[in-house]
Amino acid sequence: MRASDRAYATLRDDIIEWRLRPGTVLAEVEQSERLGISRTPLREALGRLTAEGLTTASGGRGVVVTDISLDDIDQLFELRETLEGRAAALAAERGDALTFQKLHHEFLQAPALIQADDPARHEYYDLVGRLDSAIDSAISNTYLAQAMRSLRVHLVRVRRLAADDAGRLTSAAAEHAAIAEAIAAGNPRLAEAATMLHLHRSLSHVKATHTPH
Amino acid sequence: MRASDRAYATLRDDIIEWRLRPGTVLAEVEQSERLGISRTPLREALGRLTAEGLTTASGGRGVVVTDISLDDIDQLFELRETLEGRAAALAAERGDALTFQKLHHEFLQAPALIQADDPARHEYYDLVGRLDSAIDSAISNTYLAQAMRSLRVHLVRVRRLAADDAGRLTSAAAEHAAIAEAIAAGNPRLAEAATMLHLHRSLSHVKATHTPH
DNA sequence: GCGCGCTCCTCTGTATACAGAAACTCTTCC
DNA sequence: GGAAGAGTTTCTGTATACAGAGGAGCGCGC
Repeated sequence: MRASDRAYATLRDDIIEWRLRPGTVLAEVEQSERLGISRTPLREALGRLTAEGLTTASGGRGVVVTDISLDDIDQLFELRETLEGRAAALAAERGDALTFQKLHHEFLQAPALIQADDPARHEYYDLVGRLDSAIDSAISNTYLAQAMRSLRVHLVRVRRLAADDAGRLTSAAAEHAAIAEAIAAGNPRLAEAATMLHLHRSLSHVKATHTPH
Repeated sequence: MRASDRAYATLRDDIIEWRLRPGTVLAEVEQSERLGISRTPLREALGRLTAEGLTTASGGRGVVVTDISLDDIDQLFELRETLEGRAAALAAERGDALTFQKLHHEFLQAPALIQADDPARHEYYDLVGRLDSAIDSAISNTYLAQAMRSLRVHLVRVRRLAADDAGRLTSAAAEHAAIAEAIAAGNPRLAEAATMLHLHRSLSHVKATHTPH
C-alpha cells in the first residue's frame, strides 16, 4: 500500500472519529512527521480530504478540519433523502429479490446483534453496510452510487455525534428491514417511502441527542 | 494562480472539449513538459481529474482519459433527473421570485441570442449558466449544489457529442423558460415537472444525434 | 514456430532542497 | 496607549533527484 493511501486513511479516520476536532490546523511538516512520511504523499492525502469536504484549504495557513453545524446536518439529510430515496426505488425495479429477502431476514434478527456486548456494534453496522452495498450494485448506476459513497463519509461523522443507544438501533433495524422487504417485493414507491421514514427518524434522533462539542 | 491550477484547468478543458480523446495516456513527464511545469503540480492536477472521474489511474501505466458510453449517458441523466428535479422544487420553495422572473423573461428572448452569429453560442450558454447558478444559491444546500456542480463537468462533455443545432436550442430555451416561470411562481411540483420534461427531451436529442467517436 | 523467461528500460512513488508568500511580532511614531 | 510598518520566521508551492515496481522487447529453449 502506498504511503499516501495510509496517510489518507489515517487522517480520514481521525477526522471521522472526532479525534481531530474541527478547526484543527493540519500543517504539512507537523503531520508528515507525526505519520512518519514525507510531505509529498501527505499533500496528496490532504488534497483528497479537501476534495471530499472533510478539510478546507484555509489561505496560507494549511488545511483545517471542517466543522459540522446543525444546518449542515439538515442539508446533508436533504441530499441523502433525494439520493437514497431514488436509489431504493431503482433497487426495487432492478435488484435481485433473493438478495434483499436474505437481508430482510437478517435485519429481523438484528436485535440479537445489538444486544451482543460489543460497544462498537461492529456486526450490526456491518449488516447496514452490506445493505448499502447491495443497493449500490442493484441500481446499476455508478454515478449515483459514487454520489452516495461520498455522502456516507460525512454521515458516519454525524453518527458519532449522536448517542446510538440500543433502543434507537432496534428501531432502525426494523426500518431497514422494511426497506429491504419493499425492495425484495419489487415495489419502488414503497421502498422510497420506507427510506423516507427511516431517514426522517434518523434525523430526528440525531437532532434530539445532538451534543454540541 | 498556482501552476497546479493552470494544469488542472488546461487538462480539464482539453478532456471536456474532446481534444484529449478517451484512452489517451497522460504520462507525467510528457504532460509536465507539454505544460511547462514540474511533475509535482501536475500530479496534483491529475489527482483532481481522477477524483472527478475524468481520468482513471490505470495500474502502473499512468492515468488515462475515461470514455463515455451510451450507458454512461443514461446513468448520468438518471442522476441528473434526481438532483435537478429536487433542486428545482427546492428553488421554487425557497428562491427569490424576482430573480427567476427576470430569468424567465430572458429565456423568452433567447431565440435572438441563438440566431446571433456566434458558433459557440456563448451568450446563450452563459444565460443557462446563470439559471444554474441562481438555482444553486436558491436551494441553500451546499452539498446538493456541490453534487450538481460535479455532474455538470460530465454533462458539458456529453453536450459536445451532440449537434446542438438552432432548432433544439430554441426548444431548450422554451423549456428553460418554463422551469424559471414555475420557480418564480413558487410551485415546486410544477418546477420539478418542467425540469423532468426538459431533461427527457435533452436526453432524447443527445441519443438521436449522438455520433460515435 | 511458438511459448516462456530474463533483462532492460521507462514510469510512478517518495524524499528533499529551494524560493516566494503570508502571518506574527517587535519597534517606533502619533 | 494605540496603530502602523518593517523585519523575521514559518509555512506552502515548486523543482529535482533517487529508488522501486511494472511492462515491453528480445532471446533462448522446447
